[in-house]
Amino acid sequence: MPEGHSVHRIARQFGRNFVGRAVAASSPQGRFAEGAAVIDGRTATAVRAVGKQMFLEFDDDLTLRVHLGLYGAWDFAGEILVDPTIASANGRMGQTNQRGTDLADDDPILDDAGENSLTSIGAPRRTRVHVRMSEQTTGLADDGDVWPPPVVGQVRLRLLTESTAADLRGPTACELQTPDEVAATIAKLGPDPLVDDVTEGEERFTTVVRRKPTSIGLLLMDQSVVSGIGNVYRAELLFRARQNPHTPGRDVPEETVRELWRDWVRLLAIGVETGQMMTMDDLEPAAYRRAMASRDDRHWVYHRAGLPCRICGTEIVVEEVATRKLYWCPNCQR
DNA sequence: TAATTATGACGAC
DNA sequence: TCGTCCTAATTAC
Repeated sequence: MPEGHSVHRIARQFGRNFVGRAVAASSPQGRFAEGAAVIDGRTATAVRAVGKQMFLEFDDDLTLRVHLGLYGAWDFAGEILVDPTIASANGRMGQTNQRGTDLADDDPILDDAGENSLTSIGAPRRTRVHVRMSEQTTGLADDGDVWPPPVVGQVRLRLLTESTAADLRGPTACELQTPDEVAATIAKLGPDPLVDDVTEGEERFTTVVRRKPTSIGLLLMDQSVVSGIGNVYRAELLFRARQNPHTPGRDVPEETVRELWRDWVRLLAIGVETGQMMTMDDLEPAAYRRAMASRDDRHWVYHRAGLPCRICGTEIVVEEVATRKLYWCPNCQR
């Protein structure tokens, strides 16, 4: 899934293309038919992301809560106004471009073939994103231009404005909430650097971590401790801090705990801006370009089991911890 | 064509 | 700790 940065990017896309507009909603797959019927015809009024969850608000205090889980995704199609705070418009928001190796492009791949963007001063950039043709299509040349675009696969929820489509598939959570329920959901979450004051966030995070016997590796993945970190950022943050993942939270030096939070603040901002999980930003420029050029070469430790540590050459190890893969360098991270 | 994999989280024991 | 849920792409056979 999309770790926190992608969810913030998706929320910004909704802010730019759906908030303030009437929305038609449907559940092509049928599994959210009731909810879609309730949303249908309402105007989107606001959107926010907290950690890995997005809250899209409609008229009359109706909120759609979406959590993409491990492989959920939003597909945008049609005319898309690009949020100026993110790097580019993308057809696919949320799910990675899975290539089976190292997955640095968590964000969405823009369909270059269908893109037709223009930029003018002071005006929003408009990008036309064509829907991929389904494999069953007959090959008619204009299939990609029909509106609304044909449904492909298991679409739990389709949201449509006059000109923009957003298809949701594979979410772990997709439900309607009242304001109280939204508040309760958010109250359970740890600080998110893009929602909470970063100084307060640092205090909350540090206080909680320094009280727990749980390993720091597990604590970073615990959304009630800190919001938005997933398996990739967890591994990379710990490496960057040269911190052993198995150390109990309360035994991690306070300065290291604070460093982890500040580094998350930094990486999240970069991730939201670029749409990529850039965790080697501190590399020298030449080496950095080389690393980014290769799909398999973009992280310090994530997905690098058996490969030599970039710093010391020791083999990166992978362990199964709480059903998730934990990658780390046993030499650098003592 | 089937098995495997994935950036997640929950509930039951 | 285990099973469960959600989907699609890639890899193995």
